Formats: sequence, structure tokens, C-alpha cells
Amino acid sequence: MATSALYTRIYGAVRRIPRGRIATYGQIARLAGVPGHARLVGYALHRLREGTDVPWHRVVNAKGRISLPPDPESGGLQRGLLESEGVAFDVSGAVDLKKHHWKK
DNA sequence: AAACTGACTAATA
DNA sequence: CTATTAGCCAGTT
Repeated sequence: MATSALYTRIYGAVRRIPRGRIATYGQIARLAGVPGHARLVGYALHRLREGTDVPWHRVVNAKGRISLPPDPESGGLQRGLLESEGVAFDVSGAVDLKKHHWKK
């Protein structure tokens, strides 16, 4: 895997997200110490897979929606994980940022 | 090494 | 509300 310092920082930042809360890519990038690299956060998470200790499902885009198309294999895993943590989804499939957006 | 890609964001239309 | 454009820059090929 293409290990890099940024990946490590990004993963570390994601791990800091409290349970039942969600954060945006831009926010994670900022926490990771690399503001402006929201895309890198997404890229890093994309390389992840089951078995990691990173709660990637708590990371969503600025709209509070899941950017990743539902994977038939995982059966909409991300949404299920969030719901089991108490995160409410809007009817349009967006997270309720009003309630669950994580604030440092 | 150079070009292409992208789990983004913000601004416009 | 959705669609398109542009800016962004490291990672991947």
C-alpha cells in the first residue's frame, strides 16, 4: 500500500470522530493538518476495506450525504453502520448535520 | 517523469 | 431542488 504521512494523519483524524457523530471530508483534512485536501481524505478512505480500525462510515461529504454509491456486496453498509450508532438519516439519504455534525 | 484521476467544496446557472 | 464549472493537489498509472 502506498503508505504516506498524510494517510496516517487522515486515519488518525477519522478515528477521533466520537461515536454517533459524523464529520465532513474537509473537516477531516483540517484535523489531519492538511486543509484543502478533502479529496485526499476521500482517496485514503477509498483504499480502506473491512478490517480497518478506521470508522470511515462516519465521514461524509459537505452535504452530509454518502458520496460512495451503495455497494451491492456490502448492502449499503455505511448507512447501516451509522444508523446502528444512532445517526439519523434524512429522507433524501442525507445525515442530519444539525444533530450529528461533529464539532471539535 | 508526465498525465490522468478523484469517497471534495464552493460558486454559478 | 439539481446540474455544471472550476479550483484544488496528492495519489495512481
